[in-house]
Amino acid sequence: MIAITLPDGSVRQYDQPLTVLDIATDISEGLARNVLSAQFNKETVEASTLIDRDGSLRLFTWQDQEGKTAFWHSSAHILAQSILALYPEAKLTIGPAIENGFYYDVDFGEQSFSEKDLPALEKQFLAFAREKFAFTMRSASKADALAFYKKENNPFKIELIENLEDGTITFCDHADFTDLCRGGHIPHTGFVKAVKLLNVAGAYWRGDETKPQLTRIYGISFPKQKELTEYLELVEEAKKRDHRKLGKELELFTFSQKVGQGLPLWLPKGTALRERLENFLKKAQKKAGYEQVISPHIGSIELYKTSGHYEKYGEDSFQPIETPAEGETFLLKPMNCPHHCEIYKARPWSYRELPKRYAEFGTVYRYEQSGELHGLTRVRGFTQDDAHIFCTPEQLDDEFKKVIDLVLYVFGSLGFEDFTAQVSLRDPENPSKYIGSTTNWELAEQAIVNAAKEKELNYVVEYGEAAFYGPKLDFMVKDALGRKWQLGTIQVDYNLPERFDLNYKGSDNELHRPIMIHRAPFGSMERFVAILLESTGGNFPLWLAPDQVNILCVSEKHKKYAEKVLNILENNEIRALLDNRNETIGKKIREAEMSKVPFMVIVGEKEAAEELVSLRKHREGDQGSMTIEAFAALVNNEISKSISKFEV
RNA sequence: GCCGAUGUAGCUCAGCUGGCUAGAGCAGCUGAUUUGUAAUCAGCAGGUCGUGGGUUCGAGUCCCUCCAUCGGCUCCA
Repeated sequence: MIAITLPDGSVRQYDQPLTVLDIATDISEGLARNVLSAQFNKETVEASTLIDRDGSLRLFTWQDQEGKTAFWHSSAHILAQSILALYPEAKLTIGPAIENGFYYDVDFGEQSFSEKDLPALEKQFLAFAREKFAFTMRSASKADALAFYKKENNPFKIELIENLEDGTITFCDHADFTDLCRGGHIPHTGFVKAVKLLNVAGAYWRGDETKPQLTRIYGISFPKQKELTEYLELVEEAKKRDHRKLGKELELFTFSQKVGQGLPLWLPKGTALRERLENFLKKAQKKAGYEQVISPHIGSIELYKTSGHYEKYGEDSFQPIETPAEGETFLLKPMNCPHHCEIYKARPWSYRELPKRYAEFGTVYRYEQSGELHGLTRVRGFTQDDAHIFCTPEQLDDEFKKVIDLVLYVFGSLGFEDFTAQVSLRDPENPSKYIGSTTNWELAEQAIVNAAKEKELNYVVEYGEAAFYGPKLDFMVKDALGRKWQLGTIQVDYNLPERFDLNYKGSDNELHRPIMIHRAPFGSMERFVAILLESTGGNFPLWLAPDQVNILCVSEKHKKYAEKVLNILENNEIRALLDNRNETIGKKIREAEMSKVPFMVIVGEKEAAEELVSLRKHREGDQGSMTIEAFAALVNNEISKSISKFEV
């Protein structure tokens, strides 16, 4: 007797071993038709896997992430099969399922593969899929596996197998195609009804820049053509929220080849927006006990030698600036921390005076490889909403938690709900990448994890994501196309206080080393504005909107009254525009709608006679008429509703 | 930096396999119109086709260099 427990707790008894698919059929025919993969006792199994003992079983369909993973993983097999059919000389490497779709990394040798070649590959893919080839797993000895790929002359697979243990090696076959594979497939290729091979990209073997570069083919597949069409439409929609496109349309920022790549130019509207964000944060920081400081854009090379940044980045960065006569050497400021250390050092401190919290909207310059630049999210010159807190060990936990509160306040005020907190720790395999003592690293990591737990953050731990001088708590947000970006960051640092020989006098009359917290709730103004643009689609919260009201005159006859309205709104500190051009009201409305201004106020004959305004809301249409004062009150009321006060 | 793609007017895009003075819409300017909830009409002006070189009788179109941008990889203090 075999007892199978299902997720709802029910138990089914069978008197002989049977496959996952048999069990699904026993539950319902419909489920059996849709089951893609399964988990038996927490292990991934296939629909064809024979179950011969008691255990708990979960069945996955397209509705489950696990089902999608099996679907896309299997699609990668079909892609590999298609590649070999069309390019017999190609060497396959790895091809996993990803968050949206799958890819396969291939070595095409001397041959170059480009996007033009995708349609033919897609056609072959669908032809194979339609054949309903069953996926079957089989074990192989290490020797047999190696022999197979030696015959295929595939060094990549050989390298993979050499790192596997004999007895754990499995292959997956479908049709006459075979691939080294851990498992997790759909029953047969026929489930894949639609596929789109999206793009080709270069990718290094094993993610290592020093190893050969392979061709990566990305694709996505679906059980129904309609789902593919919908997915592609969704992607098209998302592209409309691209901050580079919106930034141009809304006249927020621009780039110039002459100024240089990765060096954004902020236009007046963008500058005003950014200043609004800065003032918002300054206000909250003042309340939280921060003091503003200012430091120069260059610093002596000695400053960065002391901090360790020169040793780490000097060679691969913007090169030093030399003075002509005296032979002095300066570096463009790549971060503000060393300057703030020197500010702290300007006088001695008592423990009674700590923590000191120095804040600066500090513009920094970093050499980023040309291929990494990306709109406002990855640039070579940017402004951090930086601050450094110098505190005693006893104050660390509390200060760290206060910073988390500030970051959450900032995110909350701007409507970012969809973020992940990420605890970024050292890469255990690569200790030489980091500086500072193990003890201090452990203390710092502990402080971060404690604070994250205590603040009940829903966090993930990522190894190898720490800064070279300390661990971080990063706040990650996705852009319109689902790419992850780090916005806010909080870092605990025992290292710089050591290097700069910072101290304070303790209650015991001895000198002690303070601990430093680096933090930036926005991260950088550039990246934050970019992500804000993508998440709002350019429809900013009212308090941030470049223009809050656009006054539209029905005709030039009503100009005088419109000016009066403008004046009253301005007296109420509302950012208003007046459109008194010689154009039809329809055109003015259309343009105002496209410019995403939250409120439109229409003034004509009727309004002028009765001292009223007609309100139209962006994307919502006509809202009827009211007095100017009532409208001003309405706007100010909405503003105060949309921005909460920071409570310390 | 690496792999692949793209670059035509301020913006969005036509321009087939190389063939007369490179087109359109929007924006701009001029004029008419004075308008009621998503585009009033007419006219004008605007481009050394990213850059430099080459092939050719002839290059926006083909080849090479460089620059910039886009999708990835690597990197991200």
